[in-house]
Amino acid sequence: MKKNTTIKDIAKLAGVSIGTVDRVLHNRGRVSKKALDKVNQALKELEYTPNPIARSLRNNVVYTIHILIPDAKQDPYWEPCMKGVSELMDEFAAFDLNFSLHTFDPSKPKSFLGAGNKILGEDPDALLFVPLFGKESTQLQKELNDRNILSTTFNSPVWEHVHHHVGQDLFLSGRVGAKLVSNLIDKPCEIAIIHVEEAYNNAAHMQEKENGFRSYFEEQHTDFKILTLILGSKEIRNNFDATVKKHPHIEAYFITTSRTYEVANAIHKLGIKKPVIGYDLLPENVVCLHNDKVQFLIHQAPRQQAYLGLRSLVEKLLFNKELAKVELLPIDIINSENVKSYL
Amino acid sequence: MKKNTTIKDIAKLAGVSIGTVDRVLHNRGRVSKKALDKVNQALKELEYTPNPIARSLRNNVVYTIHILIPDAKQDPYWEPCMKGVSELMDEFAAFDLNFSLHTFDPSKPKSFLGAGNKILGEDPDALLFVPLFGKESTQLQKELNDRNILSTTFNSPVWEHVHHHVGQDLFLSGRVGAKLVSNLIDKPCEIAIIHVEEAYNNAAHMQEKENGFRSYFEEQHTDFKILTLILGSKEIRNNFDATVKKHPHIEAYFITTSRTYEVANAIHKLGIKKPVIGYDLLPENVVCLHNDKVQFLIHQAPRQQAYLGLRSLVEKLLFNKELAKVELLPIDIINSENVKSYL
DNA sequence: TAAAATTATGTTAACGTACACATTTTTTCT
DNA sequence: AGAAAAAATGTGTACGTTAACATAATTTTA
Repeated sequence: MKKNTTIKDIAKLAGVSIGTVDRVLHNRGRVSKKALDKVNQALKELEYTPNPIARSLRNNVVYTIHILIPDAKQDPYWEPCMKGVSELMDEFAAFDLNFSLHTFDPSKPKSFLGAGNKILGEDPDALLFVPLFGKESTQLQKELNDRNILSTTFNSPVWEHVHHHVGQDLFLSGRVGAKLVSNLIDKPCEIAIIHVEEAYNNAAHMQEKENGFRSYFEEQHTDFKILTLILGSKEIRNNFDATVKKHPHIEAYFITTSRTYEVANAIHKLGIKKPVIGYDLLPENVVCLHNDKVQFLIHQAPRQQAYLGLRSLVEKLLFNKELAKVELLPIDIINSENVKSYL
Repeated sequence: MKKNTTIKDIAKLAGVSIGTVDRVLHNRGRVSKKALDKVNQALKELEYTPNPIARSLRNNVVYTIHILIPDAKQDPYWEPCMKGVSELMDEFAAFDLNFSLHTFDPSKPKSFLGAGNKILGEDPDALLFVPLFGKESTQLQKELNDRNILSTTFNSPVWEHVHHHVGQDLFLSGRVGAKLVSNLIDKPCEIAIIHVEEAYNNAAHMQEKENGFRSYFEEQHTDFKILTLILGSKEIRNNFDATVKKHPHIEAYFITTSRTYEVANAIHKLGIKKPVIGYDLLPENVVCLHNDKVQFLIHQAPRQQAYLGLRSLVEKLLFNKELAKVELLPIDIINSENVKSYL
């Protein structure tokens, strides 16, 4: 029933003007010690919290927020990110926000750096980006930090200079995959981790997953043999029987990227029926789930990552909400049944 | 860079005063046809959207929001809901919102109805509640609708009179359980669905899950035998061997409630090692996950359900955000590894 | 046709915050 | 002491929306 206290209430209780209260609140000086004490006392007594709505109306500024993500045309994994971004834009359409969307070629670090520099040139208030390339991303992040530009990264692993990051624990993600595999096989046996090599290599990403995967089986103290294979897309499509011949005892496959369907289809074509576990809800992967060519997918929630990252930035700018350094999303396990509830 | 257009801009372009523009916007009459046309023209031309911040500052009202959920002391399942509720309260602490939390005894419909009536007597702006009891909930919901009180239900199944609901597709949830079971057994075999009978019986809940579960296996066209057992907590703890003796060929257990750990512990005590799949991340269940007494849990996300339900209400009141009739949350599959990322 | 009634339109104050500016009080210096 | 400088405090306005109120224009009525 009671309205929150305002700076007016504070002023009255402290016996000063709202101007003085305001100076205390933003400690911009020009306040006598006596007044300061009285105001602080009143502030404590009435448990004042500023009204974020009034504040943001007053501070009415047009913020410019840039978004830098890989081009979905070159890797459909990024499509949901676009969706997450536009979802957020719609949600905040009524605010004075200026969004500017940039994409880069995920196979070309230079493309990333070029877009990054262009954005810096436009004096942004905030930037959401995917730090796909270690060196270039560090460089960009440093510059952002130096120039005090708000930033959030997502999807790729966190590193030291990061200001705010939304993502998943990839090591744990690998362990989740391992546990799922262990549910589907008779132990001990031979298991393959397949890194699908792309035009670009998100090596840290894959490596973390592999480490997690291996750590799980090491803890089991049973005699598993875990192979790591690095294969190109073409190799998988046209020449997978060579791999199978070379390693005839593989009992399960763990694919560390969204290219899961390529492996699943390749082994299916060879008439092999072994568990396949992989990543991401690409339409091709979902089809494999329904065909039982893939038993489980691990969902990296790219839409949510982009949405939440952007949302954090917006709420920081508009309402001065605090940013946690790292926001870790849950690691979702998907099968043919619950997939529907995630789309 | 450009600020959103304001009602002032519209007024200038239309050659009228802001008062007239406002009257047009809220069509409260007293506007000549000529002025109306000019304003509508300007409105379209400048793509006006009202500034929600200014609006809610102006409309500055203290809203009273009530929350009615089962007492967590009597069923720990509801603990996360409390957490979700207080999380939201913190988040919106700076707004003029008055939250009022009520609990009821989940074994006593009268307790629900009593609390409901008390809330109605306090003339609330909105109510979030768990419609645990069909008849009583319908009655409450009708009254809310008649009196035009904003309301959201969560957790229990949706029914016709509902205004806004947050929950999961329980039929699908049963299917998810079935699929997980099918990954862990050699078919065909005998499977038990166990409904743990409580002081109260959320029958519709359990039945939906059972239906989903059975529908999956029916589609498989293989000879599964699916038993349905309704057992009391005490029966499970002290007398489970009788059940096992009666049904010696059960190869997997699907438990439809958060009491999963009771069954898991009971069969473990009897030295049986068969797959157990159940519901909810109660600490006892999580322990079972780590002990491998339970292979998978299905997460009903009570914290998120409460949080999202309440958030929808708050955003409707404060910012006039639209409410979808039903919000279905994803059905999360939990194993010993990813559980950490959900807590 | 002039007064009264009706309808259309404009003006202004408020929501709570923030800050520029004006005013008052205190301190410093000659 | 008295002027000047510095410090402290108060006042007013704007952010965009809303609605009560005031005023102006038009229509109705006697």
